[in-house]
Amino acid sequence: MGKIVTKKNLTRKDVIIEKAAELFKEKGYKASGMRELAEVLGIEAASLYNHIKSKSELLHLICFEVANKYTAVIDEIEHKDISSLKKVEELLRFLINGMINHYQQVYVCDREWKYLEEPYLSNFQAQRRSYRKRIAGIIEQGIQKKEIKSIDAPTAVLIMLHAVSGIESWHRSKQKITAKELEENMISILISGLKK
Amino acid sequence: MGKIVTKKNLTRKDVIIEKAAELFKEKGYKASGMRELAEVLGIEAASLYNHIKSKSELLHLICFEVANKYTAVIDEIEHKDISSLKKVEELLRFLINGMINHYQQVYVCDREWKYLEEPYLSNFQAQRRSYRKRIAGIIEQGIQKKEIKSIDAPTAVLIMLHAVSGIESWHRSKQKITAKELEENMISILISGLKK
DNA sequence: CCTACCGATCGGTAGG
DNA sequence: CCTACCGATCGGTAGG
Repeated sequence: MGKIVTKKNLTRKDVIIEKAAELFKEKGYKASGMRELAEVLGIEAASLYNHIKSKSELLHLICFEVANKYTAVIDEIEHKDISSLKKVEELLRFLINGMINHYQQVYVCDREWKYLEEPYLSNFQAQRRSYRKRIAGIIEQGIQKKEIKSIDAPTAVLIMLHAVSGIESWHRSKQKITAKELEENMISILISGLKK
Repeated sequence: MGKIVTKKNLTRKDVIIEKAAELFKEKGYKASGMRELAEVLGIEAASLYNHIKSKSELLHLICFEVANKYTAVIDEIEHKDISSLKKVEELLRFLINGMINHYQQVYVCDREWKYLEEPYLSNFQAQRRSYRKRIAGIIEQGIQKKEIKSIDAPTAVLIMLHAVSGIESWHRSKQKITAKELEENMISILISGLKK
């Protein structure tokens, strides 16, 4: 996942973005102050502006890193030579692991994108809409091929995507099952919910 | 659903709370201004304080009306003489219809509760934790009675609750299936995901 | 990366 | 329910 995953070669700006994602996730974008972010980094608020243009730039950097990665993955999965149900399963596994490993960024992207400024807001919404339509398309193919039961595809997409974002509760829980167990449980429930 | 459902006999305060829920849902609690809320109501910001104590009071009135209703429903369902799977289905149908019909309040309760002030915040979190545990309890009973397949109950709860909150996307969508179709589709996917 | 500071906006109060 | 106004805090800039 590029910059998200590697811990080396992080520029100062990368570290700021990372800490911003943690802060935005915890308190929400609007409730997060630049002075607070600066404090986490051990500098004065004014110093942040030597690395970034604005608070809002931080938000769009976070949102688009996630959105672009997710678009790339759906590109890849669409062209695989496997059944539609398998495609849905692969996508789900990617989404689940994305939420497990990079939940701050993904959570911010999911919940705080509405504070994006134009033209980023419109771009983001368009990308999101297209992303959901492509997933619905895979499900519809699965229905035609009788791999998936006859359901409303957009509703299935809504369930899948929101269920995955619920992994945030897993992170917060005291007695955690392992990440692998979480993945398998979610796949078991969601995939058998779609099967014929 | 008490005050939420009836359109008559609304006090001025009830109207303020209703409009606050719409505003908080649309823009988020922190990004919603009291001047903005006043404008929707056609009054000056200062006049709001003749009916309410603070912005934060609005939030906790919204959150606890939902939370109390939901606790009452789980009370009721727990004591019914039906199978565990049927209990889960009834609960799901209630949650789905709650989100369809009162989505502003439910959405605010779901997403903005973290801005509650003490002692409301702690109370709310405790109520929420207990609520989830009770649902997990029903699922575990279902597993023991072999009505539900062997899965991690808290994970199933997480999927159900978050899937339901995704109904917000349905509200926003252009070409909506009917509310009844949405309900049946969600039940079909989620309940067959739990069955043996 | 810091000190010093700005204009705007916030929730809320006094007093009528 | 209004006018007038408050202290606090916000994102961000100037200048070094």
